[in-house]
Amino acid sequence: MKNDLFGMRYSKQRELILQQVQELQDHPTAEEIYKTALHLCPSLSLGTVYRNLNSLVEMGKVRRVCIPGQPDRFDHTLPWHGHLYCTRCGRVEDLPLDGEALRRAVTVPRGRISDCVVTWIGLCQACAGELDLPEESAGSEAAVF
Amino acid sequence: MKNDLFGMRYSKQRELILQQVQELQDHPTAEEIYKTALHLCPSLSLGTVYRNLNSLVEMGKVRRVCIPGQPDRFDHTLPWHGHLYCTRCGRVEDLPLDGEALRRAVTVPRGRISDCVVTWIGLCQACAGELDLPEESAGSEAAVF
DNA sequence: GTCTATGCAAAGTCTTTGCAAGGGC
DNA sequence: GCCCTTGCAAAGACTTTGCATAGAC
Repeated sequence: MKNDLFGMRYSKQRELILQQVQELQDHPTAEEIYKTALHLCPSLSLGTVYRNLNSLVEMGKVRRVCIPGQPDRFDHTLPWHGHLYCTRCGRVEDLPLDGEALRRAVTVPRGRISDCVVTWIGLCQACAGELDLPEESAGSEAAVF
Repeated sequence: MKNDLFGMRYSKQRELILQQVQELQDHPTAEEIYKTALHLCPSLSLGTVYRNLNSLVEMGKVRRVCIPGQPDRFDHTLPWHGHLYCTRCGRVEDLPLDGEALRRAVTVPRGRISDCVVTWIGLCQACAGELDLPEESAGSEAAVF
């Protein structure tokens, strides 16, 4: 008998899915998690992956990353951070974030906030380099920010 | 002949859709925009609403607000701000945001960033009030933030 | 033995797309 | 008149759900 999983009944699938989210560093989608996990548990079904990811998000063990027009991604890095979505290569990178500064940027009673999602949209370092972009101009929209 | 719409050919539908996003203050979904606009243009189709919203977002005239597990919402408030998604009533509220502080919270060359999405998830003031929540504890998850 | 989780497949929700017809310039 | 935009309906992508079976406790 193994330990239970955060108060939920143990299952091989659940353990496997959590493990995949933790090992796949690049914010995998449910589909990607499914494909990788399938090697280790050939009977696994995609519905189970979705069900478990939802539970794990609800328990706060996994974070959901939502990019417009894309399937949700999942992220195990619990310490507070933001994301950079690269519009060129489509990758999602972790972005360290100064939580204290962020808290100062908004004026809401924070006891009422359970989570915060910060996503920057632009170019990752690799893509910016390939485009040979001058450091201080990435297009007119930059003005918004 | 009317002015063209941001370089795109004029159409009654496009103008109407933009107008709806601007008038509906509460971050309407495509469906909601469609339903309201239908009164003013009974021949309008939902596909056209989606097509135009996508164009307007691309031109930077409208902002897309993405909440996990929900249809996308649209927002005309262009000056920089964040959103608060209330998990109780489902409403999305604008949240003024100190852009300068936010910029200091992250360390990415900002010339490469074209947009930034900040979404707080928790309770709006009205719901927090109804739940009679002590100001400084909204549940264990608050610790993450 | 009881009750939750799984696998499978079907259904659901939101969004995009192809095509012929209509409308702006 | 040309070409972009629309309406319509079908298809597509992603996710959830119902139900019978399998597995945890």
